[in-house]
Amino acid sequence: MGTSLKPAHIDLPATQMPDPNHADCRGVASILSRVGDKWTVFVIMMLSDGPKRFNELKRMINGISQRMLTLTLRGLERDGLVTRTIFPTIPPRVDYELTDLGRGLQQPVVALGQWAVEHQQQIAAARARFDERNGG
Amino acid sequence: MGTSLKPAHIDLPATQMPDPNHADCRGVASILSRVGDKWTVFVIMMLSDGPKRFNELKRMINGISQRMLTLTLRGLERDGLVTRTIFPTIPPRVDYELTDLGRGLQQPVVALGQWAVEHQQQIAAARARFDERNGG
DNA sequence: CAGGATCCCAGATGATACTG
DNA sequence: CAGTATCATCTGGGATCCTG
Repeated sequence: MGTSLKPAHIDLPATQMPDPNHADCRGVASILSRVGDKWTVFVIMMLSDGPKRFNELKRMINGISQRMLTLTLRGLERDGLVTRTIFPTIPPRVDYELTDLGRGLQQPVVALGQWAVEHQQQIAAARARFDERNGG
Repeated sequence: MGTSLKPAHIDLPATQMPDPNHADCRGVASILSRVGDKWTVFVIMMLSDGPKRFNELKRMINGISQRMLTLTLRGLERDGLVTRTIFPTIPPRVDYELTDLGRGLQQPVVALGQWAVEHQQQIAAARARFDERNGG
C-alpha cells in the first residue's frame, strides 16, 4: 500500500507518558511531527499567500513527487489545516487553501523558522566541527 | 547502514528554492525537520531540568530503543544543541545537557507545543470527521 | 553503564503507467 | 488537470548480541 492516509507519525503506546510533567507530549509530538515533515512545511508556506492549484504547488515545491504532494495535501486536509475545493470543470481544477486553523499554525511555525534562520550559522558550524573531529 | 549521523532531513537540490520569498526555506526546513523528529522533541524536553544520564533518559522516554536514543543524542550533539560529558569511572558515566543554543531552541518549540496543545481537540475532531466521511 | 555491530522487516518515497 | 494504482527501492528503527 503505502497509500494510507494515516501516516505513522507519533503513536506512543498510550499506556504511559514519558513524564507526568509533560502529559501532553503525545499530542504535541504528533503535531510537531506533522510540522516537522519535510513537505508539509513547504506546502504550508506556499499556501501563505492565497489558494493554489495542485500543479501550481507541484511546480513551486521543486523536487516533490506527485505522489507525495497528494499524500501531504490529504494529511493536511485530514487535520483540518487545508481545504480542498473541486471545480467540476473540464479540465478539472482543484484549489487548496489554508483554513483558519492552518493560518493559526503558521505563526508558531514562522517563529520557529526565524529561530532557525538566526541560528543557521551556529548549527552549521557545530556540525562542521563535529564532523571534523570525527572521520568526516 | 541507517547508522549515519547525517540523517536525510532536508536536502532539496540547492539549485532552486521553491519561492524567492522564502529563500531560507532549506535551512529552516532542515531545523524544523530535526525539531519535528519524534524522539528529538522528547529528549529536549527531558533535558529541560538539568543534565541526565543515558539510561536515565532511556527510562524517562518510554518506548525509545537504545539505538534510537544513541542516534538522537548524537544528532543533537552534532548540531551543538546538547553536550556529552564522559566521566571515566567504572562503570562509565555519561551526562547529556542542553547547551545555550539548545535551551534557546526550547522557547520556540514550547510555543509551538502550546499551539499544539490548544488545538489538539480541533485537529482530533477534524481527523475524526475526515475519517468518517471516507471509509474509516 | 554506555554504546557499537548486525540482522531484518515495515513503512516511506520515487518512478512509471493509467484514468475520469 | 488532478489524481489513482502498481511496482521497486531505500531507509528508519526495533531486537539482539557483544564489549570497554
